[in-house]
Amino acid sequence: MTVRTRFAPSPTGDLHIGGARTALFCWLYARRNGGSFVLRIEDTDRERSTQASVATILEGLSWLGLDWDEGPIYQSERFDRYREEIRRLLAQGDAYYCYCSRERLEALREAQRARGEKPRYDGRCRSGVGRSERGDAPPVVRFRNPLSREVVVEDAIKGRIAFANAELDDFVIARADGTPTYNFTVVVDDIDLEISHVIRGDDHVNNTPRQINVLRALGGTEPVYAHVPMILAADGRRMSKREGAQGVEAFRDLGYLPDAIVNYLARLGWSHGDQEVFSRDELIGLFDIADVNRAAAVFDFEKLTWLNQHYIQRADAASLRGPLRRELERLALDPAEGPDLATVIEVQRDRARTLVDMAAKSEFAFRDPGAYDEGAAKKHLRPVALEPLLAVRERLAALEAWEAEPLHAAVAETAEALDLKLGRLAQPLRVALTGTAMSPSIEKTLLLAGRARSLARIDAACDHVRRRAALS
RNA sequence: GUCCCCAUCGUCUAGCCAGGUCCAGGACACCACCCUUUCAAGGUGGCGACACGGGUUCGAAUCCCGUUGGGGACGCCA
Repeated sequence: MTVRTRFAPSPTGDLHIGGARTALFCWLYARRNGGSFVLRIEDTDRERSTQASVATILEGLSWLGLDWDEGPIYQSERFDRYREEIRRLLAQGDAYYCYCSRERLEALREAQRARGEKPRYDGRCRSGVGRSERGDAPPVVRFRNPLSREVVVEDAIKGRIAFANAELDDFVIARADGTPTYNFTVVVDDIDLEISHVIRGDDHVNNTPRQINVLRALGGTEPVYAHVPMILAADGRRMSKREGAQGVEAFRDLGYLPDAIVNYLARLGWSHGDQEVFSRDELIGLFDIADVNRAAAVFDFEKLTWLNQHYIQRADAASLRGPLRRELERLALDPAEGPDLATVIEVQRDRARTLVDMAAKSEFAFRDPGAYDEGAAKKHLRPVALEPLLAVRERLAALEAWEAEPLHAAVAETAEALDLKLGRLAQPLRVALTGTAMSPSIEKTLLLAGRARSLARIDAACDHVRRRAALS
């Protein structure tokens, strides 16, 4: 069987992190089996679908590196096709016009809830009567769901799930304005696109028996269904906007790398023994939908961050350049006003957990620090630091090459000459250069700050110390 | 409320399908120590779970039933 999977988002928002995982699983399964990955945009709801959302979703998928083989196919461009199939079901007697008013349906549902029943359509128009109620208002079309027996779904992840048809009702497949609804278009499209594996979110499990019934009425072949569990927020509830990031572009803005997100998402609900880190090729080689967990998983930013750091440490410096430049610019820093970004990356990759973090920690290399960190200045820019600072400035100024080794030697020799422990010199120097007590090793800090800036900042720090001495 | 699903460390999970090798393994986080010019990175060690109750069995984290808890669905949204 040729494997054909599809990712079918509705363009009503961004590419949600849960949707991204579903897309990843669809993509991996198709790639693993030499099949095709189809992208379909479910925009039958003309009110809520937006072109901006489509763009965001496509960008998100591309950024993650999830390339699709076919599409995007827009459902909004297939209305004629759906109309054709609706007419067919009507002619076959598998669908019927319903003239019930919204008011009646609402009252019906309310009454059912009050009685402790599951709200569902009562089939009033099923036999073809009741037209008068709506007057001239156009009818909706409902699917004539079987009344007895059950529908069994052999889910590739969850196993066998049975639903009694008696629990299902006759749902609307075409709105009063003639546009088709989700539970119908999905089936027509999956048949037309010859989708072999329907991999989607857990929240669609209950739609599956309805869709299977429609599929049978349409004479289609049943695909394999695989329902991926939800991703929960830290509080155990569904991921929502309140939990912070939920769209993939938000993760990008937080400084996460696509590789880290893909790796994290894959491991969220899927595993391969004790392995935690997987390259894309490894994922493609090992992924199987049958190995996906049945239980929902809580999204853990800490672990994602750990993976992100892992990927930053190992990434090719060239590939980090663009993203880092973007983050520096977001801090209103001019990348041209500092060292080569490759140098920044090499120095900072072990200490940055995200690119945002890396940019923030490198600010001193592109811009003079503002005020000194109060605690750091108080502790290190004291009168006793003046002589060491002046001495090291002299040595640094005399250096021919502003490179890590001579820089380190200059600092070490100064400390030695003054009979100081290295820290006694390095810390005041660090505060002078960065305004804080935390930075890369002192020679790397000097390297990134550059000669002119370093010397000027040491001078400024000496002035600061003198002023402080004068005040006391 | 009704239907559907789920249940191993705080979190992600291995083990479960083919019961014994599991007084339950790995990872993140956390704690301690080591390294160290700061912060990191790295190294070593530690803390920490089979939801509960029955049953089947010589033996259950693993199979069955129930309870509890959690999630999802119940739209002329997708």
